Amino acid sequence: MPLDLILNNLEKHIHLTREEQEIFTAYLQPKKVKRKQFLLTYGEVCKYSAFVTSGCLRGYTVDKSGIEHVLSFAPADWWIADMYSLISQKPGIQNIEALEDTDVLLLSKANQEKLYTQIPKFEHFFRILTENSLVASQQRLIDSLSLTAEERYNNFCKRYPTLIDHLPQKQIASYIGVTPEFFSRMKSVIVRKK
Amino acid sequence: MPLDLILNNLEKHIHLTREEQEIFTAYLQPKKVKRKQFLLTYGEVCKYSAFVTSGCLRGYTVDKSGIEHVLSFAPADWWIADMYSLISQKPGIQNIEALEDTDVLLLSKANQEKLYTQIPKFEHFFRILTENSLVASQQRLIDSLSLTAEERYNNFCKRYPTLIDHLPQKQIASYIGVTPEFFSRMKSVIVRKK
DNA sequence: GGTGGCACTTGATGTAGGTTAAGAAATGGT
DNA sequence: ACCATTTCTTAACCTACATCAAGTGCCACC
Repeated sequence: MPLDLILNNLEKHIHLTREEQEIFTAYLQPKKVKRKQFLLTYGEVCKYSAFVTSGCLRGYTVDKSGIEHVLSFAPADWWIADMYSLISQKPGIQNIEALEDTDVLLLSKANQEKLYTQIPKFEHFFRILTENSLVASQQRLIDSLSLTAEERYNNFCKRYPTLIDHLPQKQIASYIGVTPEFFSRMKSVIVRKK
Repeated sequence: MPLDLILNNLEKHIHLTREEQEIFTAYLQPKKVKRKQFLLTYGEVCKYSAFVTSGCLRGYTVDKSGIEHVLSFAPADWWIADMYSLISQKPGIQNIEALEDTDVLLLSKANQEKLYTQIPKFEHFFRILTENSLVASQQRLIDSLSLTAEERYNNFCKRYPTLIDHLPQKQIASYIGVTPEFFSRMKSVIVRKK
């Protein structure tokens, strides 16, 4: 049951009564996104936080020379949204695309805000979730400023071991911030070292 | 009165009663940090969120080859902390140093957590503050992945016009992610263009 | 009112990673 | 099971930025 997954996800930080669980789940909206389809596209206003119950999404931006930069992967049990757009309700900068057939549970911004007032524990939950994202984002910035591509790749392997052999390597290249060509070269150098 | 500054800062997102203001301000601890002195150093556990009432701080990390990377500037009316360490209560990765004589108000992690339960509005406030930091951090990551040094410099000028002529330029170089030498050259090229 | 240190500049040279191109391998839709 | 498309590899050349080095201007403080 996909609802178990999201309820367990919440339990990592807050405890809900049976009733509160029911209020919460009533706010959720299941959705399927087929491989290569989009949950959100550039320029659109982001109206939902999405929780992935199966499959995998990627959030990315496209720069002015057309190069894609992967900002996050969201496999099962992860939350994803274009935070800039969700907060400001202005046109967003991210595309969120399914890397494989994916099931999500959508929580609309309006419902999320209702939860904050109805059940303050949710404000607590999302504060913690946001804090953790902030730390991860800062760490990634530090890494991109101070590590080589190879070191960033090693970090990626350590942090997301399940994703590694699961993802087309151009997506990993984009996440660590190099071209697919350079990534390929780098990998063959790493292999030769061993 | 420095308390007015912080109370106004809160008013941007939440409204407090007179009593709540008093509870809050009783939790604060004023501190002076002289130029070149540290509010926090690498390896130390971060126990406070700091709000700057006058002067300016910088938060930075030092990589393994000894290069400093400025993560944030905190002029008056800004909050600063090593979020990684504050959240995890593990030894931190940032140095927070005064660029000039600076006055801060410290809010301990323990007091901050008391506020969350005593006055839930504070959970709301810090959730929003964290969300905004997250968006800023993500944007900076996107910029570092997709813009040239010159474009990042232009963004910096637009976003922090007051800091520009106020800060030693090697600090700006470090923030935008280039060496002081390259920054100097870049600036002279920009001037020549006009 | 020197002088020691720091911030800034300028030049020569080095390098991590990008670009372009072309072929080989893998994959997925029908 | 096949073809079309996408993904991966390899190679030659290019560029943004780093490194090293030497020199200039500027306070600050004894």
